[in-house]
Amino acid sequence: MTPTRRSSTGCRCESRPWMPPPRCRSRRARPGPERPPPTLWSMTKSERPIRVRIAPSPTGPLHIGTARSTLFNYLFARRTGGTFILRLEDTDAARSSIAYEKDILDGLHWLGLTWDEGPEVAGEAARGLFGPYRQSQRMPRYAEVAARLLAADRAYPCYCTAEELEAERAQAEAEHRPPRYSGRCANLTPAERAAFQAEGRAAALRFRVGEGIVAFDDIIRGHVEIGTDALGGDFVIVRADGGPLFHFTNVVDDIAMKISHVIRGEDHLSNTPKHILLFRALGEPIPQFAHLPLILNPDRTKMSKRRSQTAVGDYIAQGFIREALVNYLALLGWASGTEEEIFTLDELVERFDLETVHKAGAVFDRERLEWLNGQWIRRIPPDELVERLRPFLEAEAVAGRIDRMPGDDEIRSLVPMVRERLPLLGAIGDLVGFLFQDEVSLDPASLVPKRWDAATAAEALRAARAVIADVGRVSYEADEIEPPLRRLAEERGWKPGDLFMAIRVAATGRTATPPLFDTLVALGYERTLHRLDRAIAALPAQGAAATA
RNA sequence: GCCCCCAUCGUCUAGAGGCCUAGGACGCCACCCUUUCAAGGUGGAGAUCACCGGUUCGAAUCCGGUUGGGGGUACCA
Repeated sequence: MTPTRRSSTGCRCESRPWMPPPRCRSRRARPGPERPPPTLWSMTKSERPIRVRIAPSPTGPLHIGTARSTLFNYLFARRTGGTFILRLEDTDAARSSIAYEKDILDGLHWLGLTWDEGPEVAGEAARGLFGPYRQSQRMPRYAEVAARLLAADRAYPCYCTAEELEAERAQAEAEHRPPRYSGRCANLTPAERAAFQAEGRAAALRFRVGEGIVAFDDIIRGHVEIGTDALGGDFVIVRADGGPLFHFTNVVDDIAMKISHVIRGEDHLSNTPKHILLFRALGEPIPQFAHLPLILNPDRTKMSKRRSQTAVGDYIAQGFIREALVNYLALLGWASGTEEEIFTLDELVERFDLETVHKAGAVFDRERLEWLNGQWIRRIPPDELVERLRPFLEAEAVAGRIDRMPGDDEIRSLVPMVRERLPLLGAIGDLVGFLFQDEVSLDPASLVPKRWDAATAAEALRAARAVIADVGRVSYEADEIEPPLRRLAEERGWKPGDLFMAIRVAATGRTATPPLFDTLVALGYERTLHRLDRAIAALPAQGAAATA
C-alpha cells in the first residue's frame, strides 16, 4: 500500500526524501521553481498503468454530480498521462433509454471532457481494446465470472423469494436488529437445492461475504476500515432472472478494463468493501479508491432533482457556458491553493491534485456559478460569442418574443454592449429583445422621469425627436447623437439623465438598457424616430398646452 | 437501529503546530465611476475555526470524546 497523507505520522514528506527535513511543507505551500515532482506520482507509482473510468447509467439525463465525477476522473487521467474510459451501465433495461444515453454523451462532449476508450469516442465509433463498453453487451462475461464464483463456492444459489426476504427484513426491523440476510441458503445440501428447483424456484446468486475487516487507503479520505458484518450479509450478485447486479458488474468491468483508480462519489464509500471482497475472490489486483465529496442541496442533503436543478442540460439551456460550468465544478471540493479561481480546463489539468480534494460535501451555489459564467462570457472572443448567442436568439424568435432574427453582423455589433451585462446567454432576449420587436409596449407612467411631469416629458421627447431627426440617417452614430442631445438638455435646463431616461423608455420600453446612444444606433434611425413618435402620442395630449 | 464519512464567515474555500488580531471568492451593504443597467474600483459587515478535554512553551492545525450533519444499509445504480 502506498502511504496516504493520513498515514500514521500524518506527514506526507516521509516518502519524499528530497524535502528538507525540519520544515514539512507541501509543494503547494512552497511552489518554488525547483519544486519536486507532484505528490500525485508517489500516490500512483504502482506498476499498473493509470486507467480511470466514468460509468454513467442512462436512467436519467446527465446529472451535475456525474459531470463533476467525470471532470475529476478526466483531470486525474490527463494530469497523470493515464487513460480515461467511458462505459455505459445500461443493464437496467427497464429504466435505461437511448435518449438519456444521448443526453449524457452529448453533455459530456459539450463540457469538453474527452475520453480515450468508450462505446463512442469523439462522436466516432467505439474505440479501445477492453470493450465492449456497454454493459448490455457484456452478458457472457458476467455469466462466465458468476459461474467461476459458483464453482469455487465463493457464491451460492439462493432460493429465497422476494416475499420471504421482505418478511425477514420486517422482522428484523420490528426487533430493532439491523436488516441482514440470514444466510438461509448458504449451506443448502444438493438435495435441498434440488427440492427448491423442483418447486420451480429460480435462484439468485449470492456472494459469500465471510468474516473479517476490510481496510483500504482512500486517496482522499485516508485509511478506512469496515467490518464485513456491517455489509448486511451475503449479497446478491446475479438476480433470479439472470440479471447481474451493480456491485458485481462494476467489479467485473473494472477488472476487464484494468482500472487502476476508482474515482467516484462518496455515496459509494460504504459499498467499497463489497467491491474489494469481489476483487479478492477473483484474485485480481485491487484498484486505488478516491471518494469525492458529495454535491449538496441547500439543506445539505445529497443533491437531488427534488431540491435542486440537477440536469446539466437545463444549465446549458439557460445559457451557462462550458468554461464556467467546468470551472465551477472543479472548485466544488477542490482549490488550487492559490487565490486564483478562474481556470480553463487545461489550466485545471496542470494544477489538479486528487490528494488535495476537500473531504466535506459542498452545497451547490448557483449565484457563484452565475458570477463565474459572467466572468467567462466576458472572456470569450467576440466572434465566438456570436456563435454562442445565436441559438438563444433563435429560441427567442421561435418563442415569438422577438419578431425578427438578427444576422451575425448585427449580433456581432451588439457584443461590446451586451457582454458585460449577461450573467447567462439566455438573458440576451431580456437584454436587447426590444431591438428585434416590431413594437414595444409603452407604459406612459414610466415615460415620465421622477422629477418631471407628463408635459415636460412630452415636450422633451418632441425636442429630442427633432434633434435626432436633424442628425440624419447618414451620420447616425453614437458620437453624433450624444452632443446635440446634451446641448438640448443644457439649453432647457434639464438634467441630462432625465432627458436620456425619457428617450430610453420611449425607444426601448424599459428603464434598464445597455448604454443609450449605442442602443439607439443599434435600433436604427427610422425605428428610433418611430418609437419616439409613438411615445409622444402615448403621453396626454393636453401636456403640450400645459407647458405653453 | 447498525456501519462509514465529515465539521473554518450565509455559501465555495485557504490553512499541513508559531507567518492567523484566520486569507480569498460569491452573495450582502456603502462609496467611487456613471445617461439607466451592468462591469470595474475602493471600503465594510460577516467565523468565540461545532463543543469539551488532552498533548505541547505554543493548537483552526495533532489525539480522545461529545454533539451535529451527511452517506450507506435492495434480486436500484
